[in-house]
Amino acid sequence: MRLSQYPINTLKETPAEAEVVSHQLMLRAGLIRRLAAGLYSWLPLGLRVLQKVERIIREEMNRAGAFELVMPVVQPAELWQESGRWTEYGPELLRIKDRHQRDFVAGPTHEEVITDIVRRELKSYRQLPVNFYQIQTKFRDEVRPRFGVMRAREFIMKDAYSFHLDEESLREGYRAMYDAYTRIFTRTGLTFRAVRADSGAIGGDVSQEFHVLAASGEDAIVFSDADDYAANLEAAAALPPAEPRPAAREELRKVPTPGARTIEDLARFLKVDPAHCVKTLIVEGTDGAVVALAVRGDHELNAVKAHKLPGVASPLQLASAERVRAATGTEPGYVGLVGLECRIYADTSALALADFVCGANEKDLHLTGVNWDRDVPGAMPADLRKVVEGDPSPSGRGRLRIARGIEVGHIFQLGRKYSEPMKALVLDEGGQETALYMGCYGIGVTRIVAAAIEQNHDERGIIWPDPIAPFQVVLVPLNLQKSDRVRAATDRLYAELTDAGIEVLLDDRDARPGVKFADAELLGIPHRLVVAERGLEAGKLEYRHRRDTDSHEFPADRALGFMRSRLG
RNA sequence: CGGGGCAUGGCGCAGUCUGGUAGCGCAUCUGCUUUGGGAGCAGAGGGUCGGGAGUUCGAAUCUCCCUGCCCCGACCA
Repeated sequence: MRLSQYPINTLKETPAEAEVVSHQLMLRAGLIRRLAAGLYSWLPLGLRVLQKVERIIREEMNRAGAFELVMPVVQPAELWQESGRWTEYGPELLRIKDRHQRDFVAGPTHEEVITDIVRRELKSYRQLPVNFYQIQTKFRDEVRPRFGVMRAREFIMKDAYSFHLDEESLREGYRAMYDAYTRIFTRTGLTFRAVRADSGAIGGDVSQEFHVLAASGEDAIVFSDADDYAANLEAAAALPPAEPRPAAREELRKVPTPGARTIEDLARFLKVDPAHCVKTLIVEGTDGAVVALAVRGDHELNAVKAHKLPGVASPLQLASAERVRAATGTEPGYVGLVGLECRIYADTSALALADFVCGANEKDLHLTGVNWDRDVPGAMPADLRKVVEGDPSPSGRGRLRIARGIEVGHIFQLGRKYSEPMKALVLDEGGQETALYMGCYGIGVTRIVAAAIEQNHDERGIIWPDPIAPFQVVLVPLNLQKSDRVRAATDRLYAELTDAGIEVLLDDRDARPGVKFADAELLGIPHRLVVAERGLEAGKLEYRHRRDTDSHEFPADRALGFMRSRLG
């Protein structure tokens, strides 16, 4: 491809709207342009990257035995009413009406449609198991689209759905997708990690996420330093402390703590360790009452764990100040456990404390020397907190480390969540109708491109991993317009590499060297060849990888072999 | 949804407080010079200042309404 003919505009300055590196570089390198909030056009150079990612996904999905199909973006509301998600899904579901005032949705995902296809097409257990996938545009009306294509409203997703006669077959199909995903992300050249996840809104039992590791990632993931345990922070279990709770030694004492509303204030004021305080959070319960959740002062509540407890409203909702006052007699900041009438869940780490500090349920007062059972009877133990760096791994080996990741894939065993309400049935060996077991498997195709940049860039621009680079080689002739020798060598080289099937971007613009180098680096083409008078005198060309700091010369007449060795 | 901010040529910005009919840098086009790290000079094109209503002799600038976009928050107890 000749750059002089290629429709691309690089920007020297970063557009003000872009906050994260990947978004900034995608705009500057001319990969995408914004149309409206969370809506992006992919320009030719960006599309090349996207298509490379898609190709890897297709090859591996096909290899895993899945069948590609395409379903409509616009889906009738009836299907969503049937599955129950018309009301469950909430405002992220874009609802639209056609000219006859009939309700439709812009598909955020396709469980309903595929289940409808399957219940019509599959009649017999002999047709199972089967896996269908598509690579297609999705629409989710995000509360707050941001970070460019990382969290866009419209995006491209690979979604796959497998159907099985029984749970064992589902587990096998799930395992096959796990392996396919591992191959896909390995082939993209990105550093990633598969982690256990909470299955969230889509439902179901078992699920794992694939994260591209990047310091700027939106999600926290935890893993053991001694084995392969890895989980989303939300899903990571906190083990109860190993040592038994010490015996109570202090008397319960009420101490004045004027103005100390937060654990930080309290710890400073009383000169105690936050880890020796217990904070009491009042949340809404399911039966109109409130529920108290107690965690150690230095720990944070894990909302995903909390909302699963019996009697706690889901989604988790903190009680309003008025509700707190009605339940405890005091205002937020001084809530404590002693004398509370409501149900109390206590995190296992908090339960291991003796003689701790908590609110007194009176303004400007806290209690010291508080002890479970003696002062606070009936607290139910629970895992309520977010794990922290250094916690023992739930796998029993090693300590937990925390890293940041960008979720690019998610696989679920859904079971019969959709097949039962939507009556996706087949006849089993005994001739009996039975509901299908289902798995679903997503990859954020557009997000992978952004994640690749978050993980691979420097101050000059993008550094594409070879497998997804828009071009493999950028050919930079210097003084092309003036030097016949440079022109002849460039034309020869370009033809030779291109004929060999190498994707070459030739910067044949009449621009100064600095401009060409700067653009080549911004675009992030992994391999750069420079053709210049200086080297040609000695029969040499100059090679430099995007990650290198120095160039090195090699004989011009061995260019093809040299490049082949570099490209692997 | 709650809070804050912004909207002026393709991009980045000034001008708004204190009303007088729009400017700078980058990018684009033409010419000459230049050519190993985002060149120089000379010239050119491109904006009804987000939309509407109002105040005024006169509005990018003041007032009101609307829209779009960006950021923060939704884990103080």
